[in-house]
Amino acid sequence: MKGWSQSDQLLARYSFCNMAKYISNREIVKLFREIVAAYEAKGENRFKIIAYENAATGVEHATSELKDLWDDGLLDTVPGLGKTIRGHLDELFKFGKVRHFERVKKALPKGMFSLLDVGGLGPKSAYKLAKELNLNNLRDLQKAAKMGKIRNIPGFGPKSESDILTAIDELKGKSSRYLLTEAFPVAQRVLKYLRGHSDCERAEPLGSLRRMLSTVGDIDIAVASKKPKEIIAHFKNFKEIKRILDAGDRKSSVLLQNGMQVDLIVQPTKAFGALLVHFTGSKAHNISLREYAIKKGMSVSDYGIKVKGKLKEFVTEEDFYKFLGLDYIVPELREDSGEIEAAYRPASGKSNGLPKVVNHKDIRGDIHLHSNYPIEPSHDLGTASFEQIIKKAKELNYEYIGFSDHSPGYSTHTNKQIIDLILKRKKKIEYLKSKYRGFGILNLLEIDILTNAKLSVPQEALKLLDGAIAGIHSSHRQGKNMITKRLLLAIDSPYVKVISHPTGRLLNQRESYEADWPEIFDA
DNA sequence: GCCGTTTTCGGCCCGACTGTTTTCAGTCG
Ligand SMILES: Nc1nc2c(ncn2[C@H]2C[C@H](O)[C@@H](COP(=O)(O)OP(=O)(O)OP(=O)(O)O)O2)c(=O)[nH]1
Ligand SMILES: [Mg+2]
Ligand SMILES: [Mg+2]
Ligand SMILES: [Zn+2]
Repeated sequence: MKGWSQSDQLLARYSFCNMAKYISNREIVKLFREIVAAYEAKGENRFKIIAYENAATGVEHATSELKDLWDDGLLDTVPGLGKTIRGHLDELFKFGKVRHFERVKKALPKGMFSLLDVGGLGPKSAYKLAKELNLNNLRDLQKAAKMGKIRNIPGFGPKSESDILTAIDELKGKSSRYLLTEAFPVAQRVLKYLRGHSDCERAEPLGSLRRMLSTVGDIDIAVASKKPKEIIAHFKNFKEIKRILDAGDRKSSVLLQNGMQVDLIVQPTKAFGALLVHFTGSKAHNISLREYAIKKGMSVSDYGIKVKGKLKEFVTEEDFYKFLGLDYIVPELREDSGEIEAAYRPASGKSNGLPKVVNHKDIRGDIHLHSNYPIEPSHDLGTASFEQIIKKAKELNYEYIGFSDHSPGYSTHTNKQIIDLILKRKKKIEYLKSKYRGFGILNLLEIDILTNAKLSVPQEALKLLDGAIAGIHSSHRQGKNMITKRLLLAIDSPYVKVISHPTGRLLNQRESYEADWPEIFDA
């Protein structure tokens, strides 16, 4: 403990029970956002608040657990974490607590933080309500609203009181983020509806949906029209709407019956380019773009680009970026991860060069395919037959596919049964290989790396395959060492050619597990 | 509190919508 102050030592002893606990990025993001709220409530310097918000965003986007980065002395590779905040994290990982954060939060009613989940309630309102009415949680807030106590607080009235009650009710049916594949068909329905209006010239899905993030918080749509008010009025009549959150002359937000939020902005075609950029985001990309423009003496907004107070409008995104001296940036890259620097094109000469993104035509095959072949798998039998999959693959212009059904349930089959099933399946696949000569077909199988690190299929059966794909489908929470060991043992098998879903993440359901990736890649 | 290919100091995006506030703060995108 050399070099630690006495209070550090006391704190270390005090929080000893917390030390073994792994503090995840998710928890750190939550902590930073609480500091943001606390600082906002007490009127702290706004740029300091933004710094904490940026730190939270940086951690949210980090591809490694901060704890691991901290172990390796790499915290400074995460954007938004400067000297001060890294110091706080140091304390957090050593002692499980940050004294400065504790002090900041202690000065405020602790009930205020849970109120922030209510739509429309920000830090200022949450603070005021929690303090004036002694609220500890959402239930307290609901009770106070029902008793008509909120309308008497300065700054609130009958409308905001009933809005709070509605918003609390809506918390239940709401999930925080949706899978891209869940949101996509909903967006298509809204788009179809909007395009049905005669004044709608274009309707485009934007935001995280257009950037193709794996999960989206809401559905953002822009419409090009000369008559924004008419479009907004039409939008408000969409039959799937549960409640209109707000609606002005050019913008509206609604809540659908399924709990999803849809945000709409309308703007004439002649200025649609700037709106496309703005509403595609990301927020961080927009801010970076605007700061870059400021340095060039320009001001960017969703209306266009102002030069010396005069607004220049753009029909297309290409022209918008070009005017700023940038190459076109595809939506998938607009995450403020260096794309603006990469797109920068000096007056004469070439840009630094944006990375090329993978397009559909670049995908030559797929080797992770679960068919409906009756192999009696432990889980997730597919829905399409071998032949249906081949047909689809050919439609997609694939050159090859690999059938990788899950292996027969390990606990429900003997070794002999497993071998027989795989032999029978092999014969069927061999037949297909000869039938579809010239099209690559691989006889693969997705096997389980069992809890004890053994494989779910015996060697005699693995021999019959063109290769095995091994994945962890159970005991995801064993810890970094054991997970690493399981993966390394699987890789050791000469029959295992691929490790599937290597982080075990299930979007919106299960966090990734940690493993010693450098060691695994070495193997 | 963070950050840097004109800066290690002095900047930090910009605008819409709402309720209750007589002139705008809070929240959100
Ligand atoms: N300039 C600027 N643009 C913003 C801001 N907030 C949001 N936007 C823009 C960029 C966003 O991608 C777009 C849509 O906002 P959303 O809150 O729906 O974010 P986004 O769709 O990116 O992510 P999401 O999956 O919905 O959480 O609006 C902001 O504070 N400033
Ligand atoms: Mg969105
Ligand atoms: Mg949105
Ligand atoms: Zn799997």
